[in-house]
Amino acid sequence: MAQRLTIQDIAAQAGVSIKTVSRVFNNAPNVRPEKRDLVLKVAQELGYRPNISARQLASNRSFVIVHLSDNPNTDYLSRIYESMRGVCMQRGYYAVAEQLELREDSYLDALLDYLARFEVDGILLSPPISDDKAVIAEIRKRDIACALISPGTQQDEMINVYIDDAEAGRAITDYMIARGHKNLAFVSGLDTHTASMRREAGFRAALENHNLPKAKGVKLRGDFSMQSGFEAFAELQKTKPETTAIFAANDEMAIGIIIAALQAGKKVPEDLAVAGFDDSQFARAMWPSVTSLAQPIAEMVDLATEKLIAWSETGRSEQGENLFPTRIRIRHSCP
Amino acid sequence: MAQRLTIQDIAAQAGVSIKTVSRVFNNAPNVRPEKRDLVLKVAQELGYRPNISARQLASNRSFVIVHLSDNPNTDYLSRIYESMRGVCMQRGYYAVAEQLELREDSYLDALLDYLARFEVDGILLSPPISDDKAVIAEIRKRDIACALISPGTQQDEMINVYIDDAEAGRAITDYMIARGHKNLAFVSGLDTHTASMRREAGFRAALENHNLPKAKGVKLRGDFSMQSGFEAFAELQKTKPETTAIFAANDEMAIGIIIAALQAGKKVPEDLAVAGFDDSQFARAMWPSVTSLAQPIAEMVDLATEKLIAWSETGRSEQGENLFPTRIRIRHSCP
DNA sequence: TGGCTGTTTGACAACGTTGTCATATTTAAC
DNA sequence: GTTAAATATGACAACGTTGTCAAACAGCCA
Repeated sequence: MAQRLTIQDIAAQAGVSIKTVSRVFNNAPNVRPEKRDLVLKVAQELGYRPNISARQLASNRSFVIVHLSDNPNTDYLSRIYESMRGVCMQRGYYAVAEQLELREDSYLDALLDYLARFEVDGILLSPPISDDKAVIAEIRKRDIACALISPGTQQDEMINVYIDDAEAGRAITDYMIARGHKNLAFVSGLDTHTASMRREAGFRAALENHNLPKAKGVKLRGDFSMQSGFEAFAELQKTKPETTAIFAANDEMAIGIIIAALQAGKKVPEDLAVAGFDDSQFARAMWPSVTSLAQPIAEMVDLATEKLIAWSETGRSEQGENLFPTRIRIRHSCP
Repeated sequence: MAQRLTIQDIAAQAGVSIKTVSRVFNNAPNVRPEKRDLVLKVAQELGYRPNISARQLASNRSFVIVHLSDNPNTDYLSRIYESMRGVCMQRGYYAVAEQLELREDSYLDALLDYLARFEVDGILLSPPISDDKAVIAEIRKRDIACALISPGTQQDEMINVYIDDAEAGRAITDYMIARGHKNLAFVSGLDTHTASMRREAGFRAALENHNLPKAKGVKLRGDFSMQSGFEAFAELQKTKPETTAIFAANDEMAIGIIIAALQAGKKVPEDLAVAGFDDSQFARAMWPSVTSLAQPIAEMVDLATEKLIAWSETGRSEQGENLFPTRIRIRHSCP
């Protein structure tokens, strides 16, 4: 195998100084186009790759983007990490995933310790951390590039990518109503997740739009777990057995509801239609498969990561419209 | 915030040369204990952290451990990554996860490209990659530290961590037989996963031990997916409706079987007992929760990562007995 | 033409470690 | 005690980039 090539080799071969080669690889201004092309051509031919460690050391950058999460949903997290990794790989950045346990008192100390020990060029926050004031404040204080996925309140001068949860909730409820359902229920998630509240607002808005009295739309408290889906179904059987359609704030609860219904001898969707949120692997694999609202996570994270890298390289955050469209995936649980 | 400390500062403060400080931080031999302690104390007080980039550059190491996977099971992968990350964090290594799609023809090129572009100090392979001859050959050729999780055949001079799948399969089948079941079925996974075959061997061994005729133990082909669990149940209803207990090679299929049984109006476990393998989140969350075989993934990966790092630092792989014990988690689906 | 911009280029010193190798110091052996 | 061997220590040059700053060049105007 060939000896590792250095910038020297390329400079010599192209007949320019190493500094010029460096400029080309950093997209720095003030390089004559012919030279830029020549350098690129030579580098391509020889198969040169800049040495990350040397760049880190000399430029005092880390080329690390970290995804900070506190969410038990491995399906969701994997999809985020996967997208982030793709962009990072292409751009020559390291993609790292870290867990921050918000429920522990010391979570802020853990963050401070992490930031003291590791250098990072950009941070991606997913819910519920994307709503944590203290975490955001610390990041802002250090002036680190930061992107928020589905934050409850958008942060100025940070990158925000999100969907319209209220609109999505409205759309899926609309769909159920259009399918003839009149007695509906909404199962919420944890109230630390503002998205769940928005979905509920959409649910209520849909009821109003169709002139259904409030009593026709009942809300049950869940916590995003399958277990809370079981419980929600049980409670509903007691308090509102006439309900024919349930919209759960995530797929896991929707699946819990479906399983509980099957256990109780109900047919899904004939006796009870169920819709979830997230379009998770399991929702697709279930039987009946679960009608669910899909957010374009890959696109959201791709954009967030691109902007994060751009920000860390140019030193300035680029604002823009980062609202993403959602789609209802119609499946067997609510056809 | 304090200026970043360098090895210089510590050396000056402790009254030794920078080289001595370097030795201390690399656990190098030939440092007098008093000096070592002094340096450590000073470093501790001042809060010194070695600069990773500089170490990488000077020592030509990357401090990166990569987990290569090709497995759709995000629960399993997350658990592996989580453990690996913990050890890496503690040891000052980067934990990176990469996906290699074995079903694509170009997977080997993708690996070569990756290894050419990124420097890694150690590689962790999980099934089914831990059985891929070509991948293993390339890694061996480059003399990179490598650990295999549950390989079909153990590799000399590599780190192998594994459980006894046959024994585990035997144990869980034994348990079912002890609970009075006489008509049993085994649902296999993909035959690219040798572990599935071993579990089946254990299943058969248990039948023999209890003098149950072969006809009492039927095998069905699955592919680890929930869908194949549905299908297995349907087939079983047609061909062997007298079956009262099923052992599936993973939890996802077990869950598929349970859901299909519920749909068909059967009671689990009264009419049909089901056991899975992996002790996944979903198996625990299901209702009925799924009896499953738990492998100590965290311990396995912790050890593998520790040995990987030790290997990359000392230059030599440390052999040893890396067989881990399993446990049956008894839950509602097969009490 | 000369002078005054602005753009392009390169020499050289960082960056914070580790590797090499020569030198000092201790220990062990007689 | 002496001497040889083993152990500890440090000076200094890497490692492969980027930052700084000065020099060379090009374009423009009078």
